[in-house]
Amino acid sequence: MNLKQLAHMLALSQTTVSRALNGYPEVNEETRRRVMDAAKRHGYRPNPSARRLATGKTGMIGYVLPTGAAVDIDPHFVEFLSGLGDYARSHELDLVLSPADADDQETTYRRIVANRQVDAVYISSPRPADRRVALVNTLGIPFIVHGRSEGFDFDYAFTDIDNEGAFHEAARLLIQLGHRRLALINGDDRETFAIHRERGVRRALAASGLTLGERHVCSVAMTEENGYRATRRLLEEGDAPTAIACSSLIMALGVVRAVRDLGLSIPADVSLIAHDDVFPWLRPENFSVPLSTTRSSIRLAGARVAERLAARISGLEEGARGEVWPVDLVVRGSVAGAPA
Amino acid sequence: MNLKQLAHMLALSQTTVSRALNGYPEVNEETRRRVMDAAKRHGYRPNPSARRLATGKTGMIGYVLPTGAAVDIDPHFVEFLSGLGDYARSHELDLVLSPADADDQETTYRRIVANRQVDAVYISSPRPADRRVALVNTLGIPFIVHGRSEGFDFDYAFTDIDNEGAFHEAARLLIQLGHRRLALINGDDRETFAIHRERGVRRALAASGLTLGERHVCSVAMTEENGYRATRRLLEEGDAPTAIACSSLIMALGVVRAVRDLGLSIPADVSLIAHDDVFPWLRPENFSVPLSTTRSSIRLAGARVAERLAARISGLEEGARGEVWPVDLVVRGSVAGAPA
DNA sequence: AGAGTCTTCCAAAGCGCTTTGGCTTTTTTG
DNA sequence: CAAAAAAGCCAAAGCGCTTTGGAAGACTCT
Repeated sequence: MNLKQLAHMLALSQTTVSRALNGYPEVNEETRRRVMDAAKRHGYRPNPSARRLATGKTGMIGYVLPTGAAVDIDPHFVEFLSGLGDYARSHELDLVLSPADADDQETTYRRIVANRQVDAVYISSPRPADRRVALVNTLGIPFIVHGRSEGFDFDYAFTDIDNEGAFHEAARLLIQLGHRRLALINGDDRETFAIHRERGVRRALAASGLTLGERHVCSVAMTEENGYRATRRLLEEGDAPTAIACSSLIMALGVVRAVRDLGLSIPADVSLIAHDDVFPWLRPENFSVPLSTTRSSIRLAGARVAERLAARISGLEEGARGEVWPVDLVVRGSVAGAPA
Repeated sequence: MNLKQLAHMLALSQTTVSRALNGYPEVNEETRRRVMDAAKRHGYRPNPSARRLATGKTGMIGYVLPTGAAVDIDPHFVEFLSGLGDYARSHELDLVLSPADADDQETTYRRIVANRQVDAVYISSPRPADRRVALVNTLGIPFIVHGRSEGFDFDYAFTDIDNEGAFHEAARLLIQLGHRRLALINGDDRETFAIHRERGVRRALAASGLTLGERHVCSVAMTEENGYRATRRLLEEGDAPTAIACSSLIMALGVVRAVRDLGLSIPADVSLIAHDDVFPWLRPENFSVPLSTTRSSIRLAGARVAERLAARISGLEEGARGEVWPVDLVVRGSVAGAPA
């Protein structure tokens, strides 16, 4: 059932039917009702390909998915997706994932924009001066960055959490508890979030005249194993830290295991605070010692990004507004005063 | 730059240019070369909307993403996606995720098929007599099921792992080690994979004249917390099992924690085997006691599903061939003879 | 009543591609 | 060498929708 048939069936022109369906004013209310009615009764659904060809709108938002045999998609992604999907559903938006070589995402961005495959895109895990952001900005497609880039001569729209503030608070708490040697087990420090977190820790330390030892900060892929290794290294060397801030709950699993393997305990020997993106399947309160966390739901962020993308597509949101969400510091059993 | 312009520029008809580009035989090789050349030089890229309108082909594969505030996307999904995306990239396929109310995915499948939004779809986490499979089968779009459904009067194409065999082997090993009371901490038993796993365990037990106690099997969402709770319950009641088979590494984290909380140890008091989908961020050999697993890379499955979808789209694969992959049983420290 | 204004609808022209059905040339064949 | 076949190209008809530019009729106003 296409427009033509429907129009013929109603003894109306395609024009009128199309307008009636799309809510244009120049059509009699009575007629509109008839059209709407017939459309519903016959299950008419406009062909999106045709509509797209005519209007250029696709009803889809795009994401370039870095892939490759050695590339692991972040497990956070799925939570983000939950939120994004949940919002997108309510607005009849689909999400198209365009796989790309992790080292050359620009080509794919170019393609999906040139092809008009999507109405908007989002970018995640940005780095400082991220080329994707610069590219997409010049390409002129609506976009939102989840996270922040830095060092551009233009502004852009983003939704980020206050990573620096969160880790500043976390470190400040540890310092107040008497800790003097902190360590940071961070994610990939080429990404902005990790840089911000490190900055937060350093700022807190500096405020008390302390510093983050060179060997007390490490930047690794956020796996359990890396958390373990980093912790072993930190605690087995001289000058071992008495408190650790850790960028993910998954790494924290490794931290806990390492501490235990060394015959130490949390929080008696080592205090631990980790960042919690709020996974349904792994909760900080369920760690053997309930974990103190900086908490921010990545799922909510997904929903928010979708909301803003939808708003931009329909022209309701404009400009380069960035928003930074505060992060909760949730104190649980894994922190205590520094050992004597 | 569109076809018309390109054709005009080459002093050829659109027909010829289109044919030259799409590899049709009725065009002079010399001409083809000229066309190809000019197309590349001017960066001509056919407009996918137009092509789609004309051919009906979209170059996209579809997946209906169950969403909802209370719906958690399985963390396995992201690994599957890694594999799928990796293959899709090499074949210039995009993946479109259509979010749907988790309780009504059929409507969305109908939509994406009716709209010709995708060339093929895949279905994951199927249940017995899964309505999505039945629907998609009648809709006539190429599809692959990741996992298996059951109880249809038609055959369909699927890629699944031998869940029953895997858990049969696991249980058999435990029995050979002298265990008599096994427990199974399973995933959602409305899904086929869970049913098959339970069947595997029961079959192994039956072969030795044993049974799976009613209270020794539980079916829960695969979270750490649920693994913990299930284990507490199992071990605190009378008739506690001496060995546990567990459907996921994430739940196994909870199992380990529960065992430790109860002052017991693995494998001295409880043997444990879990299923490992091969996450890069959580590896069984890194558990405090290295975990015995039934192992099958879900990422490989994703790549395989993509491969088969691509083959079906281009007509290279037909028929309802199902394939079942064997599963490795990897024995590590978490199993031992039954306690006396 | 005639001129101007709305209201309501329509025919037709795209959007950019593929594909059908021919129409010339050139090559092969008996 | 004429007839048949093959090769190479093209004009034009879709695909199904939106949108432009009217046009007919109903209504208002002087």
